[in-house]
Amino acid sequence: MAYWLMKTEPDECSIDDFARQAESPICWDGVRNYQARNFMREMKVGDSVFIYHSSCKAIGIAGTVEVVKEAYPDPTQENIESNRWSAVDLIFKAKFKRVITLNELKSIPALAKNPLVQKGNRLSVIPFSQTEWNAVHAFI
DNA sequence: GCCAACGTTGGC
DNA sequence: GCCAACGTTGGC
Repeated sequence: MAYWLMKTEPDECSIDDFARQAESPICWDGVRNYQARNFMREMKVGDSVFIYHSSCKAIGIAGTVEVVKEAYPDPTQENIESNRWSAVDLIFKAKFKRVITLNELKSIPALAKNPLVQKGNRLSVIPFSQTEWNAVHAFI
């Protein structure tokens, strides 16, 4: 059982999109970064994932989803035979009453070393320790 | 819209 | 293997 955070632009795929179809999983594809891809390949069914909204009005963690299908060839890649890129399937778990903002996340001591709050970091799939996960939940 | 920071590409 | 040029990310 592991914990993760995944960034998304809510225009593309938001926590509301997950909530709208809470019974059916969403294919998380289109990741084109090796470090992020490698983390996706480590994901196991049942892992918990924060959904982080970036490049929008309310930047921050908006809710949680869960891994329901482990890494498989990303259907959106050019040459699917190469299996260069991976996708996972995720299903809705919870939408927070309000977004936990980036400023709030920066104020959480347990997150000080997390790439999410470090300047210039562009990693879109980030592993969370249980301590970090719990520290975020304590904010809700 | 701006721009700093970062990752990738490709010539050498 | 180096590194300049380029494209993208993402906060502001």
